[in-house]
Amino acid sequence: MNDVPKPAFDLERFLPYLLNQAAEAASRGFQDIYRDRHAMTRTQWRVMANLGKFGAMTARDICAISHIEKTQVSRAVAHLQSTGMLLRSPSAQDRRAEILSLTDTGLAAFADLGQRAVDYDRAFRASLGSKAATELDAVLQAIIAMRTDAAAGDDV
Amino acid sequence: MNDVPKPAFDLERFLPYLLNQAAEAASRGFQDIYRDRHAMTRTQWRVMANLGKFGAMTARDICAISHIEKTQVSRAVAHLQSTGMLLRSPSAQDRRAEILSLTDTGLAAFADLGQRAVDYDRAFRASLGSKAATELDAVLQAIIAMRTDAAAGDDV
DNA sequence: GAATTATAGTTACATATGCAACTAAATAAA
DNA sequence: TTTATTTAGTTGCATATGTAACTATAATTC
Repeated sequence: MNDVPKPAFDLERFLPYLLNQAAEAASRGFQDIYRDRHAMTRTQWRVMANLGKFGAMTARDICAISHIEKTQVSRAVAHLQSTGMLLRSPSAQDRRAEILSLTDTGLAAFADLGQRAVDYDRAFRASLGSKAATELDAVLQAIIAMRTDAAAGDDV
Repeated sequence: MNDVPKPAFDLERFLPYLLNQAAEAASRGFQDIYRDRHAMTRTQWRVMANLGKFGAMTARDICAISHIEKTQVSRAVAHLQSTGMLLRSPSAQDRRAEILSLTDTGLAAFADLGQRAVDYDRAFRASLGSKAATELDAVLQAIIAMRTDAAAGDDV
């Protein structure tokens, strides 16, 4: 009666699932590095990476740049401060805000992890093949851009 | 003195980060669906998806197929049972194990979500372009296979 | 400039997660 | 058999996360 094939759902072909599995696989190895060497979580590492790259800024700026939620940033900052990697100093313009920066210890950790991240990424891309890696970059950017579109306005 | 360029680390070009951002973006929309329509978490949805696709099996089988940790499977199963979507029955061969299956309610939820997942995936691929989507499949499979290789032996 | 509204950041609570320790049953070894 | 070792699954604990509520300050409106 009904010849139209009804496509069965298959988790193994569901892109959100595949993306999650791949992301987890890709992250796992590097996660071991920042966890074992500097006792950091992923959010802490990301906050550090942004401060390391862009220099001192407020928590709000980190939220805008990284898309990490302010609660997570707040806790990551508190932890990085407690381990002596981050310094808070009052903002002259806004007494609610604080300027966040990496201490010498934090900068050293960032230098260490930054270099390892570059190595890790290079090896990762090599194992995929440079052409595939380049294509992957483009598609991932497109996917991430969808998110940005949907939530239009929350970006810088 | 030193002409060799030392590549600076840039989070925005770090594949594990990009994969995570993309995975989160891709998952977000569908997450809303299973959460709002059936009050389920991602792990519960995945357990259901495997039972829906492969039929009744033990928690151990689900772990092997899905790579979800046994703790998470245990808790997801308990929750699905408590909401009447899943049935446990003793295994004849092994009194430690239980055969898990979806109830009519569970099957109905799976039918609903499975169809919506197919639609979601189709729309997602369409917005990427079918060629890019196909390439993406291949690369993601390759990345996931790395994980499998590294943890060689934990698979079926 | 007083009252309202918006913003920076923190805290509380409820839930989710990973890991290790545990229970019970099955298998292997002795 | 009796003992030792695996295995299926659960639970406890410590930590992580999301959402909403909260505090303090800034900006806006009247």
